Amino acid sequence: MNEQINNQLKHRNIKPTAMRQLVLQVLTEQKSAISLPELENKFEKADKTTLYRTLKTFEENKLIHSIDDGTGSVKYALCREACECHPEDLHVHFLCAVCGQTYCLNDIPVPTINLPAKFQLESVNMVVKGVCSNCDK
Amino acid sequence: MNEQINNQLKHRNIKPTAMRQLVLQVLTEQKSAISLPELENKFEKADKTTLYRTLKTFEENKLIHSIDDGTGSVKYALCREACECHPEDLHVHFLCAVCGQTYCLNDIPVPTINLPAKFQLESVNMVVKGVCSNCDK
DNA sequence: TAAACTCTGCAACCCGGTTGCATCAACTTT
DNA sequence: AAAGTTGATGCAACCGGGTTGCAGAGTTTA
Ligand SMILES: [Mn+2]
Ligand SMILES: [Mn+2]
Ligand SMILES: [Zn+2]
Ligand SMILES: [Zn+2]
Repeated sequence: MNEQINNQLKHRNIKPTAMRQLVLQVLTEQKSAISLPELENKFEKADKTTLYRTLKTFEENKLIHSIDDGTGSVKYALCREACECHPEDLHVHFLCAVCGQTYCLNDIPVPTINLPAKFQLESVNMVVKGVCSNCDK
Repeated sequence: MNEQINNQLKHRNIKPTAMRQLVLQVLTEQKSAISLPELENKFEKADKTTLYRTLKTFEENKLIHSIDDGTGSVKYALCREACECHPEDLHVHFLCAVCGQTYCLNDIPVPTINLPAKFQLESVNMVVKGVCSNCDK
């Protein structure tokens, strides 16, 4: 049993069930964000609902964050260790129009916006669409 | 028959059918973006498919643009007259977490992003979520 | 051990979006 | 004017991601 995985769960106050360990393992191996249907396909035999609720739990506890890239299915990616999903933690995401992969651009924070008067900001979703470096060659 | 409406359609090379005139009329009256299900409710008796295809036609011809604000239904709003939906025409959108309305912040262009090497930009979707000035009072 | 709570799996459902197809209206050609 | 062509409309059915209700299995607590 991977101790690292359990520590991550513990760090976010998530009980380390077998299912959750497996899901976190898959998420850790991803280079790009993954959707619920894609996650389903990673397992021989796993129930959609359980995976769904596992992702919800992970998200609520800020182990992962969700990304709506406009493709019709929400994708998920690991948060950084210190992430609290506050506005200052937010980064830009990139959707490749060729391969369909969605990447966290962790090094690119979401730019600050000057909203009109009396508009309060809670969060920002910024998705850049284009061609990724893999597909550009 | 509103001449203004017909001119707008003509300007975008869209044949001015009765249905299209009505839909454009509704879109013109909106202060915030509207979804297909919402548009359906604006009519006593109208077919979802026709409205769907009308919106698609409008979007293809850049009379309107679509906004995925993450609420699960895509919303639509009129483009400005000179808009060609190029990256330089893009603006920020605002989703109010209280009333659910989505507004075009036409005066706030989407900030420029410095992408990693070999990433090509095509378009950007930037949605700010928070509380709008109506709900803030 | 018994009770309380949590997690899991199955089925069914919801809803926005989309497609296929037949019909209808407008416009062209003869 | 009649026939042919094109595009718009309306209806039904479907698709897929997401979500809920509920029962049973597993785990924790007293
Ligand atoms: Mn991310
Ligand atoms: Mn807009
Ligand atoms: Zn790519
Ligand atoms: Zn509001």
